[in-house]
Amino acid sequence: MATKTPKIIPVREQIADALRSDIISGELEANTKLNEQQLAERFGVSRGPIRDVLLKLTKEGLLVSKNNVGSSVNSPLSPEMQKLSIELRRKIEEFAVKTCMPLVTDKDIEALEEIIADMQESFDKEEYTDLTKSDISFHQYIVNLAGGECLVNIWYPIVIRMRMNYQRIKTSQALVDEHKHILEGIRNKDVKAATAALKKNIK
Amino acid sequence: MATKTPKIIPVREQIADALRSDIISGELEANTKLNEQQLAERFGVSRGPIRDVLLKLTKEGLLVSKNNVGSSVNSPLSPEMQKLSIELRRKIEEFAVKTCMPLVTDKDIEALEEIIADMQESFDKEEYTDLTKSDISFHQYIVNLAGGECLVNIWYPIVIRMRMNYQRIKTSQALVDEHKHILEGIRNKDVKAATAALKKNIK
DNA sequence: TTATGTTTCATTGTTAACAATGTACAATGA
DNA sequence: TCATTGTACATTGTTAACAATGAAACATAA
Repeated sequence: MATKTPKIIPVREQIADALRSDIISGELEANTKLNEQQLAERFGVSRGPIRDVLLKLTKEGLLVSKNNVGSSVNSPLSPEMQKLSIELRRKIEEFAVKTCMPLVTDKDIEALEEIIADMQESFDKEEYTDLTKSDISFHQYIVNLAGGECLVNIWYPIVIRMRMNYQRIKTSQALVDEHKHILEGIRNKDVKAATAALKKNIK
Repeated sequence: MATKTPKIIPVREQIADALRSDIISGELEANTKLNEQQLAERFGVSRGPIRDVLLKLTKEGLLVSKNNVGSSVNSPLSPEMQKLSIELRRKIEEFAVKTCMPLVTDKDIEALEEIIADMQESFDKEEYTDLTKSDISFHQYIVNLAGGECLVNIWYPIVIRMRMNYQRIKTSQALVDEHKHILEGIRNKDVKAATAALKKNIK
């Protein structure tokens, strides 16, 4: 197989991704009401799939839904909640790094390297929403490796919600480097180093 | 108002509750495939609302869904994941107890007392699924008080998933008493006592 | 026998029409 | 003037029909 097979992404996931980007980027401000009909027209589908996506994002904490009223963009976390989230995230990801160590294959290393390459590219191009996406992907890859869908399910709502607060924080090259360090730790099967790098990154 | 106004519960929540009960009680075993059409007939609605519920329970981690294939009951957590979940739950609920202390009103105390009364009743009647529900309600009430929907969103998938493992564990009067102790700590605004009781209860 | 292709059917995904609900605003009466 | 009731509209909730997909059974050829 010479050509790289493109990944097939279901329609509903693409829509969810687009909306997540809009929210994380700050394009959709807190309390913005989302109209099902309008979204359906925007993405060229009917209201059915849109409702599915809204339900999903609500469960992730990005949206708030009221019965018979609709969904709107959630507010950023309070400072206390943000602090708690950081602690929870660290606990989960430290577990993940520790657990995935014996499972990591060369293919995984490669995949992580590629994500970091994307991250670097997004940073260079100053596309910060994409950078955030790569950031999340990197961590998700590790979490998924360690605990599968099941752990991702717990982890994701914490992370995605935290990201709402980072909208306008300037990102630096240090952020990309931090991930390189984490990967280095994993590559060398050095739990201590990886965990240390992780701690630095999650804040 | 002399008569107590009954709480209105949306159809979809009732269906979700019923399915959650079926799963937690063990009536629906792991890997059981859920058929949308059958569920629709069972609850007397169309497939639309059923799909919503399945999506919700999937996000909660009770179900696993595959594209174009359907949803089935998830497996219990691995021992390592269970251990991690306990730690996460403790972190969240300790935060919740600490945070809610200055917010607790007499009405809240009353509500918690009623939940414990339900719990005791369920225990006496040996209705262990209802007991589990009351158990979750008690903790959820506190978590919600401290962090609102937003914290519940993070907390719930962890707890509900843990519960899948407790299916056949015999519950004792001690379980009910543990909750009474937590409430006592809250009533006395004694964070230390409440936290200690909480630690005992979450395991 | 095994691997590959085809057919059939059950099931999920999607759509568009319809029902129910909430919101905003005007009409009514004190 | 203000509170209350009624009405119209926009929006969400639900349904049933249709389209697309995947799984299993069967047939075919190496």
